[in-house]
Amino acid sequence: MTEPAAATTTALREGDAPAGTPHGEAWGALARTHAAVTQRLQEALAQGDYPPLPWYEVLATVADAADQRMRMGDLAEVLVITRGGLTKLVDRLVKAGLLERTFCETDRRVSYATLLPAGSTLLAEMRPVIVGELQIAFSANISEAQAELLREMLDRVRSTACGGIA
Amino acid sequence: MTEPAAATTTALREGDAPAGTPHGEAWGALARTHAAVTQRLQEALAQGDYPPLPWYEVLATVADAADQRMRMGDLAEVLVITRGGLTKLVDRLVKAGLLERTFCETDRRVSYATLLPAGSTLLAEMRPVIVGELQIAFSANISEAQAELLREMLDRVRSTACGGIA
DNA sequence: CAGAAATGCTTGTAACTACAACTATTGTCT
DNA sequence: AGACAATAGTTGTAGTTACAAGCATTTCTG
Repeated sequence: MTEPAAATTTALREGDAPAGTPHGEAWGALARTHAAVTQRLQEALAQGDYPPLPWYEVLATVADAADQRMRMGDLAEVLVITRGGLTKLVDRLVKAGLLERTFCETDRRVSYATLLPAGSTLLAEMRPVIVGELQIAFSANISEAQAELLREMLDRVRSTACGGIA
Repeated sequence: MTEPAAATTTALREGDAPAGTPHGEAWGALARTHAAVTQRLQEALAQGDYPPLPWYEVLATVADAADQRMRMGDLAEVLVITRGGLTKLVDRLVKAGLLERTFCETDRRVSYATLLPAGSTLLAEMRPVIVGELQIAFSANISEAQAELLREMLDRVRSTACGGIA
């Protein structure tokens, strides 16, 4: 609708803002790199007959939490997925015997995802696979200092992106 | 996503030690930032009654290509999605009148996703929404020079992630 | 202390995605 | 040529995700 802005033949290379501005290019690189690394991690896990990446993320996050348990809502927020999605994801891990649901005494609305020994064991097996792939992807290309800088810049971007939330 | 990087000195017990390496943290930040920004972009599009983000990515990519058309395989590779997934994604855009399938004379296996005027028009409407959100997320936090550095680091990581099964 | 609003989580439904198997066309080797 | 392998895309099926509605519990207000 609106106006043509078409100039389909002339504006081939200039009207494409995301590909033109430095920030747009940075976002494109971020998206593609995320997809590529994720794909690689999933391949590595599948090759070792391990569960998919989201399982690892849940296990690793819960394992790092105090008492190795987390409220469902907090977990969903950290993983940046919806609560409904997390409910079903945790369902699968519970069914697999890796997590259990526990409940809060003082507030009976909240439920925790709590790590079970089997989950801890599996995590210990999966972590080297993930860490190894990340070593290949990152260490070969950027120094530790650069990695810190990278993390710092990304966290700043995220802080604003989450502006409406955090 | 790995860990929120809180406990800096956690004993390695039972093998379930948190991966507190700089590279691991960089990956965690990358994953969370990607998820957060993606979520924000999708919200912005939904609020304006625009199609979902993958549609935008297809349209923007094809619009940047020569003759505003791309081979299906190349498009899938750039977008880092499977070919089967792309077939169905393009199906939807074709059904919406935004793209059309065209074919190669010299190699009748290949088919192109070709931009239609309606797709170009819609892209012109969606782009400001995306660019605006990216401005908010990036410009407010990092300079253009930093954005270039960010992109450069990410591209290096991706080059390895895509390349060798080293 | 009701009754309304807010919070925390789960479920129903629909849409999207990946994986594997399949068709069709092209390239290669003898 | 003729057979075999490789490439390009599509389709069938199953699993996963998001969105919106729903239930249970807690908090706020008059």
